[in-house]
Amino acid sequence: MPRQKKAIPPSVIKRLTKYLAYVQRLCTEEVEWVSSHELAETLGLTSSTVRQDLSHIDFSGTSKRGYETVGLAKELTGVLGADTEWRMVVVGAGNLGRALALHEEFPRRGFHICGVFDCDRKVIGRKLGKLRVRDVRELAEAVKAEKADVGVIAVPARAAQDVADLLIAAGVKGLLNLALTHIAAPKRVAVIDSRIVASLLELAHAIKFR
Amino acid sequence: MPRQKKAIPPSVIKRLTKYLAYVQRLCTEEVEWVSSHELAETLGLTSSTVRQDLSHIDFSGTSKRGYETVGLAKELTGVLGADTEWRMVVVGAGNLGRALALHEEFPRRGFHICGVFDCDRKVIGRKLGKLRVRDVRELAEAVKAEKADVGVIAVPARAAQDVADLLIAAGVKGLLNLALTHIAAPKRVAVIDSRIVASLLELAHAIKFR
DNA sequence: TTTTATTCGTCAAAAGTTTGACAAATGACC
DNA sequence: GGTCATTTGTCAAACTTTTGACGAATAAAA
Repeated sequence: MPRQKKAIPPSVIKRLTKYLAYVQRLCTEEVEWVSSHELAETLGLTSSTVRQDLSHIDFSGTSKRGYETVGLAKELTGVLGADTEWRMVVVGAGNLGRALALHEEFPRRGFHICGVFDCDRKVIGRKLGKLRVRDVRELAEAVKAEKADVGVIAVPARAAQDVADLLIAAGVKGLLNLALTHIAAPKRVAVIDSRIVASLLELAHAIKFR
Repeated sequence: MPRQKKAIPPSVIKRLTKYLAYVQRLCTEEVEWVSSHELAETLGLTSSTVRQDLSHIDFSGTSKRGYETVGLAKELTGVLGADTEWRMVVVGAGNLGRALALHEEFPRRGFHICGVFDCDRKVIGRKLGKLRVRDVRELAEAVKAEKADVGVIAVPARAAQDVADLLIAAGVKGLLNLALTHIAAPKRVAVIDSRIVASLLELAHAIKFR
């Protein structure tokens, strides 16, 4: 099992996703080198933060040149687990769940959706690309059969914790929470929030109290 | 124009969205009081953090009782700008853009989508609920006519900055970025990220290096 | 009415994050 | 080959965020 010498702080991990996106872009443009100053300028950071961040990973820059893009992209990919194929189940086949199931960017990056579940009989059975919406009562069985690692919570807030509990009991190792609610989970299960309504509230605050 | 005495730290704003979601739920359940301990327990925080956070807003608790739910919800609603009606345009009518346009939770919370735009002729003209997908070339005009405050970026990463520049030039005050890319914007325009793929990478890291 | 237990609000210490400064490395130029 | 300009890696200071501690307030019980 791979392991960092020392855990990378969460604030750093968030920025690593940005470095990866930008460096991958440079790679497609066949740019060979990138400096901490350029990364900082592009991403709205200080170059000091960039160097400090990259010092957490096992990849060195070169004086007078910067960081070699292909190598850096590869290392970031590894640290962010994007070199692994992940298997996900989505619970909730509303607008958002369906959008996720059909989105091509996920499989392209190694995040494969192997099941979509709902509790609404009007939705169960419906086709979504190659998948078919299944009854949430089949969830536990499916997670085990498909060896799913990740559960995506795309249901209304009031159902979110119940769905989380189901997914945890079924054995997923991580949850992506798209509901406005907080999700409680044991420490062994990682939970990451990507709550669009919460982001809109942050934005509304920022606009209102400028 | 309303204004805080002192800006509330970003870390606090993030948690205020969680308090609001939970307290609104308590309100519907007709619970009258909530303590910092209960909020902390429910949301995985310390009670000290909760009290510190709530000290930033203009609302006091009562010894031996806690915080009065209805009043707290009202105050949080105001601080988070959720008592205001916001007008949003969505750029990108792919799976994600369409899901947002049809999602009922946004208008219910005061976030009204008044336009959906794309550059793909196969998609332009298509109906989405009451809206019709329009040509992105009409964007600037539409933002002004509709007095839109917020632009939502739901296009692929490579197009995201161009879309952002268009929206900023058209006069929006804030951007919700759903693309994996970083968005550059002048300080007068607020940008909040809600990048699902980035969240999946964070999750993948957390699972891999447990 | 007094005591007791609980809860808030605030403070200051602890922990975590970001920044500026500078030595060491190295490529480019003379 | 030596000098110069640039860029990394690291350190410690500055800043931000979280936590634990405790006095003040107050509802409930004695």
